[in-house]
Amino acid sequence: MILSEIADIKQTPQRLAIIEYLESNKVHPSALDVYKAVSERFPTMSFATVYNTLEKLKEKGLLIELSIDTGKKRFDCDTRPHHHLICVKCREIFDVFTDFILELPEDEFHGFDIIGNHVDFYGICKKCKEIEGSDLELNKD
Amino acid sequence: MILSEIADIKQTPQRLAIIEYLESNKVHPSALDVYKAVSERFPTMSFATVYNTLEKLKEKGLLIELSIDTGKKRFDCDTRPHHHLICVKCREIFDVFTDFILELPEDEFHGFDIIGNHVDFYGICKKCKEIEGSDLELNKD
DNA sequence: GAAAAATTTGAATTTAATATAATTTTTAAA
DNA sequence: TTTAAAAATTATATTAAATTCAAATTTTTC
Ligand SMILES: [Mn+2]
Ligand SMILES: [Mn+2]
Ligand SMILES: [Zn+2]
Ligand SMILES: [Zn+2]
Repeated sequence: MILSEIADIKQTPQRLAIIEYLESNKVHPSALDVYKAVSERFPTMSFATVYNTLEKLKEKGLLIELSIDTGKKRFDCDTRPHHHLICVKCREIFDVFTDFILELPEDEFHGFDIIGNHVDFYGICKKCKEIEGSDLELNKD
Repeated sequence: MILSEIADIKQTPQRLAIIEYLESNKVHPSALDVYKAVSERFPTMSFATVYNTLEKLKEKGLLIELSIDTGKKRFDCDTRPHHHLICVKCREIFDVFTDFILELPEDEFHGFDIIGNHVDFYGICKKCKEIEGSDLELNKD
């Protein structure tokens, strides 16, 4: 997100803090994650401001709402077209920038006008593999 | 879902009604959709039973929980590997059985053990296109 | 047929998201 | 600079989906 893109949004300290947090991490945070992180440096921050800001950024096309998690929305401030790699254990989300050719055959169109696609890869992340490994060690006896 | 697969689940009337509803439609219903449909024929049905049953079927691998919609879970009783085509207007979900080769290059693995993938195609369905069309007609004057 | 186990039910609780209204801050006009 | 209007923030209230709970009911086992 570059400043020129948010030129038409009023740049309040709260909003800048939220944007800065979104920019500075790649974890695809939930609204609660954003609130927690930002309210540390900004104790008066309200949850409503987080939602308002996320909504405004979404409207402007500067933020993407992910439906990867059931139960809560997660946000991605990288608006370039890309896919995701999701850990089925801890739900960490990594970016995948490989471009795949996904031609849907005519007979699968169901009468739709197709406008895009998104691939979710599923797996177990490095951290969770290590935890699993040490669990096995512990359970051996 | 075939009976032999639910042999180890106690087949109560409520559960059979829920399973029958899931089988008989392809709309990828939400828990509320299931509750509404089944409680018509089964007025004493409790919401908790719907959730309990969906959870049990999920555990047995007979039902897949979709995170396609932010805000609520949707369920798919077709457990064959397949992808989805989603209308961005009305959120109707259609099945896509084309098999895509999605080889993730080594440098995008992020240390993961990859176990699968899923493609969401986005578009506008026939119904919504028609509604849009008639909206345009109305707005012409 | 009685005891144990499993399921259903309605109500209560939790969590995420949204809406509201009063206050504060920012912007723009006079 | 003062003042009025507009916009944003805040705390609180409300809503919606999901989950938990304990009592009542049904099913299974002995
Ligand atoms: Mn991303
Ligand atoms: Mn499906
Ligand atoms: Zn993980
Ligand atoms: Zn549609």
